[in-house]
Amino acid sequence: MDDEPEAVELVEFNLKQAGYAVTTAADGAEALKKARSQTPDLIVLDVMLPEMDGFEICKALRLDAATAKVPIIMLTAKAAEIDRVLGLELGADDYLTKPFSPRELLLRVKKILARFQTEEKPKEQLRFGDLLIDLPRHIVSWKNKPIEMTATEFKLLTILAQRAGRVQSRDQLLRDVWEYDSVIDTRTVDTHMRRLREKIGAAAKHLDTVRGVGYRFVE
Amino acid sequence: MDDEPEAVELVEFNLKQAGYAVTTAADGAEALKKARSQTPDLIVLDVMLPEMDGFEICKALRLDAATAKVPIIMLTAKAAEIDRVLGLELGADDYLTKPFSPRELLLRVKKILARFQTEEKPKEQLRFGDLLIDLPRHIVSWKNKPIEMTATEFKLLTILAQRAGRVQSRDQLLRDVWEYDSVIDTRTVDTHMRRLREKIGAAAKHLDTVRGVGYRFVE
DNA sequence: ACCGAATCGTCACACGGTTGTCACCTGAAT
DNA sequence: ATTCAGGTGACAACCGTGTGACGATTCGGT
Repeated sequence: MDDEPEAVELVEFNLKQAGYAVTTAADGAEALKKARSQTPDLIVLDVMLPEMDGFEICKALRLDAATAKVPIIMLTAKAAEIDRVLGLELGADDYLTKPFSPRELLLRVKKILARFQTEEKPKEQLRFGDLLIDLPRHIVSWKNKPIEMTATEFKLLTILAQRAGRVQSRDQLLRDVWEYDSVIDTRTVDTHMRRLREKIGAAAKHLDTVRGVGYRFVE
Repeated sequence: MDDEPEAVELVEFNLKQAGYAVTTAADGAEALKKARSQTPDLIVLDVMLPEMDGFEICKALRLDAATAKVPIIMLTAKAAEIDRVLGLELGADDYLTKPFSPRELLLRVKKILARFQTEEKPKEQLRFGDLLIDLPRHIVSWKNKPIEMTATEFKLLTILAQRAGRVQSRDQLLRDVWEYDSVIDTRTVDTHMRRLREKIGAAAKHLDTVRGVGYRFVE
């Protein structure tokens, strides 16, 4: 979707070469119509368009439920527009300033698609054998028996479980569980790990200490 | 890399003024050789070159794994060539038509570098035959069997493996593994190498001693 | 608003693994 | 044969973690 035919063709050609299915539109109205009916995986949108400008289209796409969640890459001529493009008002997902290289475009497309495809909305439940962590309900259970636990302990367990396998340093945990650049002693983490282990009993086998590094949740 | 000496000098002078390290090449063969050995952050390439033209070089650079991902800015005389230059066949990242101003060149260079420098992420896993080093999990395994090892040993192995093939002096290792300008005896490295070799067993074949110089990880 | 309970961050202590160093041995280079 | 860099074994100091305890703060109920 672009105003200059050659530019459209360049984008189309390169994306097709890369194995993507591409549909083009000559103006804003057509773009909106096609986007609504086809709900593509990604939209590349030029700011400069006849009739309706790219900003309007972007807003319209976001308002329509059918296209609200489709990632949008904006092509813009001016660096000054970037803030507005990426800001809340428009909510594009990325931008490219002209002139841009096809390779650059491909990189962005690939990156955005990867992000959206793997962005399984944060899971609501985490299950590891007999251990179940229910995030919205704020409940942890072992063999279907609920385990009482404080908010901090719950968050600590959740962070570790969500990054199962990956070692988290004490500093990392302080940042992510306690959330502020803490004036808190890193040893505090140890104490909470202890309390957590006490409470979850047998499930504590999932909580590994990696000496000299941090803690790790193992499946 | 250009055909007209003055033009090369102009580009070189301006980029150096701007604080970039610049290497030049007189013809295509030299350009390819230097690019392969130095893997620069960016290549400025003239279309018009003796022997091999810029298009050929561009293709060759893209085919070689060592330079495939290095961004390329093409200098071209004709606007008509632009499509081909930026197309997938060649895959340059940007172009400038002659005559161009140094300011323009600098802008492009800056922009391209900014884009590509933010895209790189260090590898999370290092694999050498049966040896696997998983950084985020902090696990080393040989033939899928995990190897217990201390934090220091892990870091030592990681540093060596990340610089596979290159000899690391004891001083270098002390700086990078122990991280502070250490008051530590360089012989301490030897002891850790010994412990590391004991623990990783057969995989110790990757750990070379270079007498009089240091240690090296060989693939 | 008050009081008791729960939760939180910190500290001190204990223990065991880890680490740095030394002395001695081995083997390669000259 | 001599020399010296690197391998090896042993050991004491140290560091990192687990643990129990304690005061401060917050929270919930009356």
